[in-house]
Amino acid sequence: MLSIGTLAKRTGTKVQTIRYYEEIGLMPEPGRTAGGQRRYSDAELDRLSFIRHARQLGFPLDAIRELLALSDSPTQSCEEADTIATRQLKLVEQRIDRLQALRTELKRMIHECSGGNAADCRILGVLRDHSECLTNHDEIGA
Amino acid sequence: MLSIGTLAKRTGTKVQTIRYYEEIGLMPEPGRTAGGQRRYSDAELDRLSFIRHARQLGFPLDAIRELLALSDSPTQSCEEADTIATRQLKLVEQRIDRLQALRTELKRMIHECSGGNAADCRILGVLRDHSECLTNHDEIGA
DNA sequence: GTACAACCTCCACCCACTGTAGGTTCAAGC
DNA sequence: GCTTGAACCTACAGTGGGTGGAGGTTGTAC
Repeated sequence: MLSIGTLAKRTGTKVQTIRYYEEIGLMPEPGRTAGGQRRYSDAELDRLSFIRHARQLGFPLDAIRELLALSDSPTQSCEEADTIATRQLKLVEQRIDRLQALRTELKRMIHECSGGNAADCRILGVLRDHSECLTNHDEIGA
Repeated sequence: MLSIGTLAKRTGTKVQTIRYYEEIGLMPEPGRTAGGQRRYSDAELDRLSFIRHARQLGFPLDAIRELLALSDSPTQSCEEADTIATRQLKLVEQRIDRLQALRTELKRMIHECSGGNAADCRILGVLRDHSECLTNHDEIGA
C-alpha cells in the first residue's frame, strides 16, 4: 500500500492534485490508516497513471472521465474512445493552426521594428491599428 | 461619448469584460452620467482596441499592461516592447512544438485502433501504458 | 520516547473572463 | 409628459485545472 506522497512521486503528480482528483470524483476514495491517512493500491496507481497520461495528451478531465469508464467496461465497443480521441485531435489541430498564424504575425511585427523610440515602434503601431495586420485573428487567446 | 454597450460592439468585447478590465486597472475609470452609467471617449476606444488586439495575439494581461505603459510614453526606447514581443513569440513557438508532438501521438493512437471492443482498444491501451508512447510528453496540457 | 517529515482539512488564489439575480436609468415613441 | 423596455448598474458565483498556505495531527526512524 502506498502513501499519497509515494503515489505522487511514482506518477509525477502533486499531492494536492491527487486530493483534488478525489474531490471531483476522478479518483476513488482510498482506504485509510487508523490515523486517517490515505493508502493506495496498485489499481489506484494504474488509474492515476492513466489520468496523468491522458492529461499529458491534452484531454480535458471530462473526456478522461469517459475514457476511464470505457476502460472499466472492456466488453463495450471502443467506438466512443475513437470519437473522443478524434475530437481531441481536431482540437489540437485547430490550436496549431491558430498558433501558427499568431507566430507569423508576431515575427513580422518584431522584424519590422527597427528599434527607435516607442512613438515609431512597429510593435506598438500594429497593436494600435488592427488594419496593419495581414491575418485575421478574431478569436482570443493562445 | 459612447455607452459601454456601444464600446463593446465597436471593439468586439463583452460588456462584462470591459468592466472587468476597469476593475483590474487595465482600463481607466470612465466618466459617468448623472444616473451613474459609464461614458467613454475615443481615447478609451483606442485603448480598448489596443488591449483586444494584443489579447488576440495571445499576450497575457500583464504584458499588455507593460505595452500600454510604453505606448503612453512615446519617447521611451522600444527595446522593451521588442523584449515582450519576442518572449511571446518564444512562448507561441514552444506551444506549437508541444502541440505538434501531441498531434503525432494522437494520430498514431487513432490509426492503430481497429475498432474492436474496449479491452483491445489501442487508444485505451496507450493511455494505460505510457511505455507504448513514442514521444516523451512530460509537460501537462495543451 | 522524541524528533520531524509527511500527512490531514479547509480555504483562498491563479488567469481571463462569463453568467446571473435583482434593481435602476436612458431614450424612443406616443 | 408618460410609458415601455432595452440597456445599464452592482455584487457575487462559477469556469478549468489545479496550486499554495495555515494550523494542526500522524507515522516512522532512531
